[in-house]
Amino acid sequence: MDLKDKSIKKIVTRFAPSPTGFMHIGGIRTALFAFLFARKNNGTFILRIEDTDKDREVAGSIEHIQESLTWLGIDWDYGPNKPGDFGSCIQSERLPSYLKYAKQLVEKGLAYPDPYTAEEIASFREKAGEEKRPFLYRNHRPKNLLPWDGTKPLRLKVPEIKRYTWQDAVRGELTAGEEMVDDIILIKSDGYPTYNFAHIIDDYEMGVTHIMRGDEFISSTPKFLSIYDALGFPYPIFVTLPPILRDDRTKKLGKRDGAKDILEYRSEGYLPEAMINFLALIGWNPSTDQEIFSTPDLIEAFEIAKIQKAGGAFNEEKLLWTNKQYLLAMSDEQKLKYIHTALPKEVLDYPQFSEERLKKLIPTLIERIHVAREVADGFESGEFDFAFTTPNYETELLKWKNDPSSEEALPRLEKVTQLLAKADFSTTDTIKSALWTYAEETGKGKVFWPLRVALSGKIQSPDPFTIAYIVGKEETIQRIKLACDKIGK
RNA sequence: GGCCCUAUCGUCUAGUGGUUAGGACACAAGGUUUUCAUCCUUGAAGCCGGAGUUCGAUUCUCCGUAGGGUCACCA
Repeated sequence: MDLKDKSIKKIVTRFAPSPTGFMHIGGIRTALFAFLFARKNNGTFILRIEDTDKDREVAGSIEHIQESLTWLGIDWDYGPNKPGDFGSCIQSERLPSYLKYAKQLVEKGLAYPDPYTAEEIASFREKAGEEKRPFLYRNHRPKNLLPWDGTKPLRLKVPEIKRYTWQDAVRGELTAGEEMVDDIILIKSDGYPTYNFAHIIDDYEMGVTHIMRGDEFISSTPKFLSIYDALGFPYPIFVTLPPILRDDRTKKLGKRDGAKDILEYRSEGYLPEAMINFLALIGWNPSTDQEIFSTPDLIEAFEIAKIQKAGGAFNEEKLLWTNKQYLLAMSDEQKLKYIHTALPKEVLDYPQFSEERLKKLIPTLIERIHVAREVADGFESGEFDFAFTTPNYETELLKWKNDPSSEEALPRLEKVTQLLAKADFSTTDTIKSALWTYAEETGKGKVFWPLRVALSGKIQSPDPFTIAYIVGKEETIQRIKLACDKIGK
């Protein structure tokens, strides 16, 4: 085999965010697919920063983007911290390249400065709007193209006005009418290139073979193609990803309506592997019944042919379920650390609390949660709003237990307090056995249900022995007394 | 408004010119459990509509409908 054969090209993909704030689900999913495809094919994955709009730039974004990807285990071969043979991965550091190609186009007569003022352009656009026609700059192209001195925006003179048809690896043959090609701006008056121009040059110089991006770019692809044509660059392979929709499917998930910073999921206790697993399955699936995929599994299974055409909704409940699967699969040490971090601070201060105690309860605690915030249920102390003291008692509690009113539970709670005062709190079992005889005589539900609610203040919580064991005897008895006082009122 | 894209349970999806249209989340019922959860069993739930092609369309074609995207010196 001839290694110089150009047809055996190394696969290169890139993720190219602009540093305008945090990363959200949509961007991450794009990055993930580009990453998976590169890794699957022993290719190269580039993280490129598209910072050509200095007005929209948000300080710290580049670090934030890198931190987000790193958290998720998406690593890059070249990035802002790691230039390649092609130079920097930050567009603002690549201006000479853009200028070089811009000048080439000027020399070829395929680019010219825009002589109009912003007001003039605005009036053209307004007029087109009134006539319900799409605005096309090329209808106003000046007759005599002036030389470019760099102070005016540089526009492409489209090489050919025609209907473009191209191949997309996901959507198949795509096409767009000639009103979609126009004399678009290549270099802005501030000297920075537009996205339209810069990304094409970068992709060319970086050897990018596959461009993965959202379907909002389909309509502008003819504009891109006309730039490739003007420059004489070959087309890369276009891979259009389906949009991620809001939960209610009414629109694309975006920052403006509900899309959170991906790092918020980290602080809420979602595990990176769960996040990746969940995101990979929006818009892609390998045609099997498998639901849980490690990142290596995903790399192994990933295929462009299995990418979905239609948009998919972001379903938080399935994310919770996925996270739980990963929680259950953690090692004992990881579980301990996870629970420990998630416990309310005050719990760590209870006199009887210790890591040893916590360790014994890990399986019980992990089993009932999906994500960190649920750990706290039942462990915070304080002025609980006891459901059984409220007028909603019947609707909220009666369906679970058969006390017709909270007052009826009062004597049992008082009895329990006496028993617990003498109880041995060294294990959950010793606590349980202190109450067992009484509970069997009286009815387990009649004793344990009010006890659990007294301790946790909640309808749902860990079992009473777990809570008692963690918070200790003193706090346990204090909580029950507080509950009794409230019922008595 | 022009142009473009998309369409299987509520949600993520599998699948086929002939299938009892499969799985998962969520939901419901039952069992285990002192609650919730976990676990096990079961259930309900879907091919957007209309033509055409065909012996036969959820699947192919066309037309609707609905949803989404795009028409920047933003990416």
